[in-house]
Amino acid sequence: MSKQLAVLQPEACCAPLAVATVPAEAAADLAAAFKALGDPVRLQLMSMIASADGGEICVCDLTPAFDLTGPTISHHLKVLREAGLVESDRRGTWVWYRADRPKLAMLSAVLRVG
Amino acid sequence: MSKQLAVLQPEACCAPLAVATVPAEAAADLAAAFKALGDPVRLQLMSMIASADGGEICVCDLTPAFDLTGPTISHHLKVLREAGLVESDRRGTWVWYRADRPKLAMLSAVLRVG
DNA sequence: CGACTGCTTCGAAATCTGTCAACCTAGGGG
DNA sequence: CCCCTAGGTTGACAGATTTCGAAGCAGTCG
Repeated sequence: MSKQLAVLQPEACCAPLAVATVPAEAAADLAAAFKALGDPVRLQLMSMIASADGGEICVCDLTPAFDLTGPTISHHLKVLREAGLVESDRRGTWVWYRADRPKLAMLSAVLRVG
Repeated sequence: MSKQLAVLQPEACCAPLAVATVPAEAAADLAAAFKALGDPVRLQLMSMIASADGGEICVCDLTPAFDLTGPTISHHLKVLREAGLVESDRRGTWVWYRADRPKLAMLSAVLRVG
């Protein structure tokens, strides 16, 4: 849990954008992740999850932070889940979300410049 | 030009996603940038521009790399331009594009994790 | 068991996106 | 001066997205 140096990339990736052209197959995957972050609500959800105390946060703490209905938040969380950016986990009554750190690191690396 | 540590952010930004929750106003701006990258064609265009030799590339070198018509490429370039990710510059017959490195660096910083 | 709460899934309406064909503008050459 | 090429703009349309209300499933508590 403490050692996270070895970046296990589930998909093709990783030469920084500014160094080499992204191959078409990798582009599709990466674009899907960026697309998931391309909505203000999802970006905020992502940051709330990633910066949560203990690395996890309950949906019940996410929903009231927005002027949106439960189903809508649930939909956005699903998009993040399907993009591989977060993982969820039902624990009793509540569902907890946590960020996929390696995936975020990978995206950050792709955008890194000189 | 060599020292790029001080990130000059044109817009509000920059505490990494995983450190603090992104405020709503910043989220809108950042999400717009990620959204622009959230299309495979634009991501490839972006990487071709950012990794171009000499930091610049001619549209005439971009268009033939895709199975898309000129207007479509032009549209995608416009999206990147309006997101502040690239700048363009007509030079005689041809139009040249170059990446906004600080903006890319900012996005990378936002996604950076521990 | 039965009802209540939390979250997800389903179905539907309004809006946004990606793409092309057609047209327009800027610059270079006969 | 007229035309030709490189790109960008406009208009149109199929398909995707955002959002909601209603319904469904999973756990908890009386």
